[in-house]
Amino acid sequence: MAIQIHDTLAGEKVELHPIVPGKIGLYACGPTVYDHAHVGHARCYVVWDVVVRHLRARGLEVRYVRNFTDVDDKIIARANERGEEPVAMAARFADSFLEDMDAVGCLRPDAAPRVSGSIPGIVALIERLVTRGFAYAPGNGDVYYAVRKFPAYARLSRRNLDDLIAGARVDPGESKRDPLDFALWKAAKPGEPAWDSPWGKGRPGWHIECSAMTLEHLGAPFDIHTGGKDLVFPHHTNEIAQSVAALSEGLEPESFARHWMHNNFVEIDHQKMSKSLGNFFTVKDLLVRHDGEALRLLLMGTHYRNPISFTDTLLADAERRLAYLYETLEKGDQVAAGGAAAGEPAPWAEAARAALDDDFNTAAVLGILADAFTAANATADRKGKTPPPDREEMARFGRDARAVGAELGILQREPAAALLALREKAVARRGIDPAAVEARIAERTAARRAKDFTRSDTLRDELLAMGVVLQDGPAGTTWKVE
RNA sequence: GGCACCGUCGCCAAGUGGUAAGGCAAGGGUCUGCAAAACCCUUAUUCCCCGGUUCGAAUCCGGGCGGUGCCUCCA
Repeated sequence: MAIQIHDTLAGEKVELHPIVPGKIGLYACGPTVYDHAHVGHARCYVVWDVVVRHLRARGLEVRYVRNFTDVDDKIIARANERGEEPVAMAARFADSFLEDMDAVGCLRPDAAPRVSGSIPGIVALIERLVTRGFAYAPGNGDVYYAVRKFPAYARLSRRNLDDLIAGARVDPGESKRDPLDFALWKAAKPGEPAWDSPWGKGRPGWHIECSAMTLEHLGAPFDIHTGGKDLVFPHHTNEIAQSVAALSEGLEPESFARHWMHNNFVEIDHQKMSKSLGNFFTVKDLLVRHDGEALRLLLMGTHYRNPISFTDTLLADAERRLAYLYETLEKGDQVAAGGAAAGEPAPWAEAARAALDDDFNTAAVLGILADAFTAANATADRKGKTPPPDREEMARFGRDARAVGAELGILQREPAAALLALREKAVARRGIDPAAVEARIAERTAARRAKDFTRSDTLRDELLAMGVVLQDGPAGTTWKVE
């Protein structure tokens, strides 16, 4: 096994060596749930899902933890606007998030801790940081982390402290000793969720929750910590500072998370898609008109460390491409006719796995898949000819395609069901009445039997004008929406 | 301003030293009553520009130009 991952901490691709042989602990920074998930969230969790799936396929026992940040300034602000209780509102958006991630084919994590359920661990961690001299409580109910006590502070983000000072912010009411310091615990303000602590009622600052939840659910050190690249600074930088200061005498960042992986953004008009810019599509809105698996396919078309420009064209392409993949699978199944798939995986399937070994190069895998599917179609086209297609070869293709698909989280549905689902979305999108389509097809079939090709072509043109494309085959006429 | 990243065919995109995958689009063909789908063939002597290193560079180095991200809201 030689799996390579791009490690932000090392600044280069490194070989993945599990800390405990055969096992991987992976923590994905989860969403702050104050709104529905958008396409950018879908991208990053699809990426981590492929990581988990592939590592498991390689025989590693992966423990996958993904948190929900459900206590946070933005959540409180949004809940107050809506007159809702913050933690309850966050719980609703967390449910919504899970629905959306299911729809784009993501496996549920093994543990999904929430800040609101992790307060004792957070308080204990802060106490330890205070005891060890890395944190201080100025007496106003806040607790801050003293950044300058941690020499390796900016290693992950490759900056120097003096550059950071320019951007450092001190909010009114804060009592930081140094502008770089950040809050571990915030004194309660009226109307905010609050918990008891040695420093009075309050709530965790942003960053400390992830340290507490990783330590509780994975322990330290663990193998891989992931997140969007916008989290490198300050979130992950601070997480390392907190966790390492609490844990390690040597103060080495590796004593917390061994490796850090960061995904690039989904962009709209060459700008990062984000809630704050307001240029986002929610996954929910998209799924009304489009297939979740198609969205997943789109997201895997670019390597995770490169940006993706999200466009309607790209989504339409992905939808057509997904239909092609399932049509091929369906044809392959028909040709294989229940034949058994024996023997080793085909070379292309091994090549696909090797591409995933190389920092999860999903775009390369899709290229490999394209060749295999073209070849499968060519073989299937020999149906009824001499020599006929090799049934066993087609059975192997079906098996390998589904196995590689399983690592990507695609192609796991019954082809006929998937194609019908895709058509239903398209029908809804274009306001087509399937019954009317079927009626015209019946009329056209009658015309064709009567050799009235003028009539049959007129009917076909009318359907085409509605976006319905007909395919005449030996078993009758089928249709799809272009 | 500081620190990163990116610039490959009309569009999307893989490729980090060994002589440019793949998809879409386009053109030609096979099949078909005609189509559609599928398949076959064609389409970048060249990788933003200029230098350098090397037997050899899209890949490494230096300098431009263009774009993006982060610099305490962010996946």
